[in-house]
Amino acid sequence: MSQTDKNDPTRERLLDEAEILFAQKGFHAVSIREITSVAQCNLAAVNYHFGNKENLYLEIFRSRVVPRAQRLRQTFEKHLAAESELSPSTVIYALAQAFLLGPLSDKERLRHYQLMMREISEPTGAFEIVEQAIRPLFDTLHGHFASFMPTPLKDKNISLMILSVIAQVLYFNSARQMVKRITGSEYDVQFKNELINHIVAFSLKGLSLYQGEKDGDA
Amino acid sequence: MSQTDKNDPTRERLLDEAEILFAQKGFHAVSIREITSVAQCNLAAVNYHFGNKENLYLEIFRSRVVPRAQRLRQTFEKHLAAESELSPSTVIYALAQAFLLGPLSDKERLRHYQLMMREISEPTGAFEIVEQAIRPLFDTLHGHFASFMPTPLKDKNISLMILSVIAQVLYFNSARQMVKRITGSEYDVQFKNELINHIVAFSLKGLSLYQGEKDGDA
DNA sequence: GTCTATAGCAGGATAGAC
DNA sequence: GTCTATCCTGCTATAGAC
Repeated sequence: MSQTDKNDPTRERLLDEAEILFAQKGFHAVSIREITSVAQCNLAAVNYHFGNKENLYLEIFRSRVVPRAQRLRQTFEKHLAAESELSPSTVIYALAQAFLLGPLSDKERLRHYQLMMREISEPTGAFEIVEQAIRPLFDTLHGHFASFMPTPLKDKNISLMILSVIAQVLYFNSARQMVKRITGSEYDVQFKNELINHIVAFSLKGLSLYQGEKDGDA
Repeated sequence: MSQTDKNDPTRERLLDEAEILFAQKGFHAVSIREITSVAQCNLAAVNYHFGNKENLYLEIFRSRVVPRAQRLRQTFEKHLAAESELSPSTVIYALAQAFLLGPLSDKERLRHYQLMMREISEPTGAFEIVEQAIRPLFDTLHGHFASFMPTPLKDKNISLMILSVIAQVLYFNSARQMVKRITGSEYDVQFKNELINHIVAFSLKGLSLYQGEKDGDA
């Protein structure tokens, strides 16, 4: 924390480029040679700065993914604080705003969810770090939803609801090629806004969205 | 097709064991040496039977994943045919039944979704095969939902709804460790049934599930 | 802190005996 | 169709000069 920022620019470049490559291809498909080549530094730099390849991978989660998750959470809570009264609708909307439009650039967001998805669907040593990063946001959401729902509702039901929302956010970010094929849309600004509206609406009302309602936004 | 079944038992064993390993660890994290060791055959067997490692990977999708997807689709349509009248509820339920309880064993289902998830979130040469396997089911679903929804609804909205359902099915299957951590439940029979009920209910009504309704099944 | 050089090893693939 | 032996490439990691 004391000298990790702008000092040691090669160290930072290694973290940056390695993150992109790991997010795109996964840990095993990326070699130290490829990383140092893209980062335009020497082959030995990874071992000098991080000891070994795995440690570089873990350091990416510690120094990049976790802080980003914290920023996302802060954005979410700021959006919530701006609401006059809280409802499932406002919470979901604040969540989608923070997750899908939030404080990250498009590329940064893509990397972030790709890395999270990797650890979630195939846990390695970084899984613990990912869980620790997600947990606070999850607890916040749990608290909100619990206050909206009838009290006899089990905690587990609320947890599953939150997971269903998260499933969509992660899927629509990491399954881009499949989503493109199925919908025929490119991931441009307009389509991303359609996605946000969809996730919010579907999470609130599911398939009944356009049934028995006359005020759909379609 | 003529002599691929019980003939050449080592070829079959290679496909079986390689599929398990690829599903668990991904293409690059698995070596030919590991595969042939587990399949208890010679190191050269992979190259003899499949030419190279990548071809073995593709052959797993062609000869295992695609037929399985077809079986899932047939089960889904059989469930649907047993219904007297179709509604979003019956279609979703038939889908969840086929996908989560259907004709596959637990291990086979886990492998199946892990492999699908891999290609969907990080497409390689097998992506085309996966898409070709998914497309018919997708079109069937699209047709059903289109008939339920008001006609001015865009095709894209219907596609997004289907993707939201699929997102949950894939996520709850491939993110098991995270789901365990969050819910505190093991993936036993009871919890799987809870998951099916949840996915059906959430996909139908989203978070409004327990709101403004007195007949929730919680 | 950066580089070169290289050790040491694991991987994919092939040749050729059986 | 199966096996052994081997080639060769590419990898991680380290030693040591600068």
